[in-house]
Amino acid sequence: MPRTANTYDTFTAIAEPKRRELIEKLVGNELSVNRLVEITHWSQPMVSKHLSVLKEAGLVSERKQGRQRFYRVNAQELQPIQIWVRQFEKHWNKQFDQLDEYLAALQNKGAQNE
Amino acid sequence: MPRTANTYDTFTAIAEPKRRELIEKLVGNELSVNRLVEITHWSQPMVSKHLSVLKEAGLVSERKQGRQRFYRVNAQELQPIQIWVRQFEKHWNKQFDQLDEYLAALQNKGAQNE
DNA sequence: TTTACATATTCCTATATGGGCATATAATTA
DNA sequence: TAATTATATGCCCATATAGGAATATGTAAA
Repeated sequence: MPRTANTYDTFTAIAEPKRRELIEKLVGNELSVNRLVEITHWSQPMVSKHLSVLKEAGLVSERKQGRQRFYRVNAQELQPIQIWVRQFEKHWNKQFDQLDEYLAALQNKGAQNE
Repeated sequence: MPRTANTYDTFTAIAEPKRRELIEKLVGNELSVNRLVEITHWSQPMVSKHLSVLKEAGLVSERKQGRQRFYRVNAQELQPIQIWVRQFEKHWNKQFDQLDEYLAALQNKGAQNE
């Protein structure tokens, strides 16, 4: 984003759909770049670049083996997101509860009119 | 982000720190724009613009009252994030478990050397 | 020591977008 | 109606960045 910090934090890193896709492919599977190219049908530089952003954000790590590089997800780096969102959980529950009450009220009204 | 969809989805909306801040101020509190300006010490257009992005993403709603507009958070719109991140929970737990095992092993080794 | 392979990087372009400033719009009050 | 208040919007600029093509780097194989 312009006029903002120029390093990738977790939130910006996962804002890009392709990067979320990479994370989904990589979780539990250590994969080489070429394997990711096969799976995604994206160009190799595109895969490498997105991986590099994810690496900068600490979301993935690499392991070199011969001429290949295997990437894996550092899942625990997603926890800050979880933690941030969790503080709003009670509020969306509240909203659903209110919706429930509202629907129940509607139901009652309907029953009265029958 | 360039060369990408030009509508704001939830993930991009919360990628911006200022917008997360607005959400935090607004959760549970319906606030007017001017109140947010006071609280944040940002310019009024800046507040309005970020609110407009949040509104476009469905994360906030407004209520008009006289010449004021009161904004509130639609917390349930954050649930997709929660759901997306949750699928990785078991993996970060796994990593911590492995760390635990590793530390336990270290501990044992230390004990043996004493 | 060439050649082939795997991956990263550089250069380029188009575009999205955050921030500042000025102004428009709309509602209220004098 | 004129002035004031509350908010949104338009314009401009600087910059970040996704994507594409070409190329560099590094490693293994022939």
